[in-house]
Amino acid sequence: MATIYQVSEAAGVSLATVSRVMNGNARVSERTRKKVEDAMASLGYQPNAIAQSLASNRTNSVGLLVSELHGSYFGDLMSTVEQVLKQNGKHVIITAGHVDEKREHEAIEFLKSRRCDALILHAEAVSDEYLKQLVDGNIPVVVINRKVDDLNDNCFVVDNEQGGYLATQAAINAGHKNIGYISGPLFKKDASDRLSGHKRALEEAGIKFEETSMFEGDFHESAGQEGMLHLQKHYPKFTALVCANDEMASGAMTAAREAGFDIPEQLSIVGFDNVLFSRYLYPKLTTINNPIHAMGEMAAYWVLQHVYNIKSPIPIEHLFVPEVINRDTLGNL
Amino acid sequence: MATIYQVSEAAGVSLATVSRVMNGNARVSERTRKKVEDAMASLGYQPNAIAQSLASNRTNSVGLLVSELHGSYFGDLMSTVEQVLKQNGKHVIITAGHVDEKREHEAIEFLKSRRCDALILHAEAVSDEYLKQLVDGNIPVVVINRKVDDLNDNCFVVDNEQGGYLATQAAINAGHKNIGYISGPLFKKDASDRLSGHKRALEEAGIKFEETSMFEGDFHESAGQEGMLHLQKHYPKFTALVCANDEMASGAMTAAREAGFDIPEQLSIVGFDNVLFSRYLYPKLTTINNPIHAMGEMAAYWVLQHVYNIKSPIPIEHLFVPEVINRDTLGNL
DNA sequence: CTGCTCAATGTAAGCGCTTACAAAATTATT
DNA sequence: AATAATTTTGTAAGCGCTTACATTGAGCAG
Repeated sequence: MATIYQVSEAAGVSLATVSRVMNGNARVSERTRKKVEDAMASLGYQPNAIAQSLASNRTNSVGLLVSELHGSYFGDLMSTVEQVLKQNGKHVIITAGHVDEKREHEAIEFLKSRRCDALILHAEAVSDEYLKQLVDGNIPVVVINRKVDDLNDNCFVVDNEQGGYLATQAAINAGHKNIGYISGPLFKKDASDRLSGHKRALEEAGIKFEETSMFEGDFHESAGQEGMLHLQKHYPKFTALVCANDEMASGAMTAAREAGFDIPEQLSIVGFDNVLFSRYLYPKLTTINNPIHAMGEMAAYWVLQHVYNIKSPIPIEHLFVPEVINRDTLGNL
Repeated sequence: MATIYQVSEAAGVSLATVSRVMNGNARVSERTRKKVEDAMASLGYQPNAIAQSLASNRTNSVGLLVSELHGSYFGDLMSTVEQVLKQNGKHVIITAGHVDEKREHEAIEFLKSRRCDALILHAEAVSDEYLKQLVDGNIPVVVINRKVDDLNDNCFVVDNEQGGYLATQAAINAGHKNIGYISGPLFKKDASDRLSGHKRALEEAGIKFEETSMFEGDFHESAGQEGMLHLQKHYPKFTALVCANDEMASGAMTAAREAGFDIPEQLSIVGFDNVLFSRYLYPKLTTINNPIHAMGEMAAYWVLQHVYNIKSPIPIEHLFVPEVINRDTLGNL
């Protein structure tokens, strides 16, 4: 594999000159530029990014931590971030934390050890404390979908409380009074925020929240099925079901169908996230849009602006507002 | 950020000794190891992977090229590959080629420039010629889901022809004689192979293949809808529909429902790939299993064995057999 | 006590680049 | 034509590690 040295020899110039034409940041006469480019081409020269990084202390790559590499939600996030950064000549190094403190920690340390120029984190398991330390460290960090006190400028979040509110309000507006709720794991901030919103909507409508109307799931599909079973048993009067994410809504739909409910005639369902497959479900899922796309984009632009001095084409905002996506699973009572 | 030099100073030993305890590949006395480890801990030392790579010519990272970062199929692939490699202390650098020759090429060059120790490619757009060159180059390469002549030892593929055969055979076995087919873009080998299998099954059953029974789509959901419309118009007698992937099957199901067909009573549908969401669809999709998980795993093990001399726990195989996943969209006629 | 062996450690030369600074070549000014 | 100003190119010192080779020192046989 050809090195810069061989190129310089072939072109009859010094290393520095070759480096200059590669980086295009210093003046080089047309004639020598041509010579160097020819030499590069004929040698099939490909700069060694590792060596470049070591020497320049710049890797041109941004670390991205997601919880999982699969699933619509993260697919969307990864795609978006990659697209924006790649357009600007930056690269993304993706790692998964699997919602496990140790593994998230390791993944972040890995990204740091690779000397990423910045980190975009969808971190669910590490502590706020750790994130604060990170931000105070020497590498720019932004956090997606998690609000950390004192770190507002580095966080990009959707208003989950408002989202939960909107979901339940939509059901109430459709005439429902007995509304079941399948929550995410409540130790997660987003899950508990969504639940708070649900309660606020109930309260505002003068409906009392009953403990039996709620089931705490884990955001996975199977929890939707379990939640459905739980509600049938402990809160049989429900006519609408709000789920804290679309996966659980899908599970609940399956279980509901198996239990003989017509959706939405006999049971209305509202999801949360608006992941891609929510529109493939039958009936198409009414849900709350979680602007993960917009957040990923924003995070990427933040990095471009703060780290690479590339001005963001859109103003940087940190709080995103959810909205109801009306489809076919919410019926009027 | 502490360097190895500072650690060596703090521990009162030489650089080389610190390096040795880091890598654990040479003998170091217990006493000095302890001193060094203490120094590392107190300095919060974190080795610079970039410098390590440059010096050792080993990055401990494997490049993975996928077509897209979203979608169940690639999510599954990325997850699997990452899991196997991470278990063995290796890292994955993921890039997307977007099924575009130029972008795939660039993505691969990026991985090479990062000096990945090996490449796992789901490359759809670059030429066979280019792949051959790559394999002949100085970096180990494996190709997933694409068979390149003379590169059998580096390819991991599912028998697409057989899969197409099985899908159509399943429909025939259920009594169908007029079977529509929505194909993938035929310039792609997997799409044309699946179609060949379809034709073989028809022939074997003595059914003549009619041009109007087929629609060439692009593997996206919308093509399923278009295909459905096309068939209703040009091949209205069809009672079963075989789709070259699950996305198109999903689109076809939506369109069929809108057109008033009951599935599977009035129209049977068979998909291909068995992606995660195929079981969330309603009715649950009967499909052909595309063992992408197994292929990703195998590719990762191949790399471990050939590049890192870590013995694969399972024998390396290159051809994977598809199988029918019976669910609810194929009905007997 | 001498000389030898072998384990433990140190020395120093890179890995392939970038970049401050110095030197040379070119152009402008008088 | 001589000098100054400016552009172009070269020199060499790192970036933070690994590793071949050299050195040191301890343990032991004679």
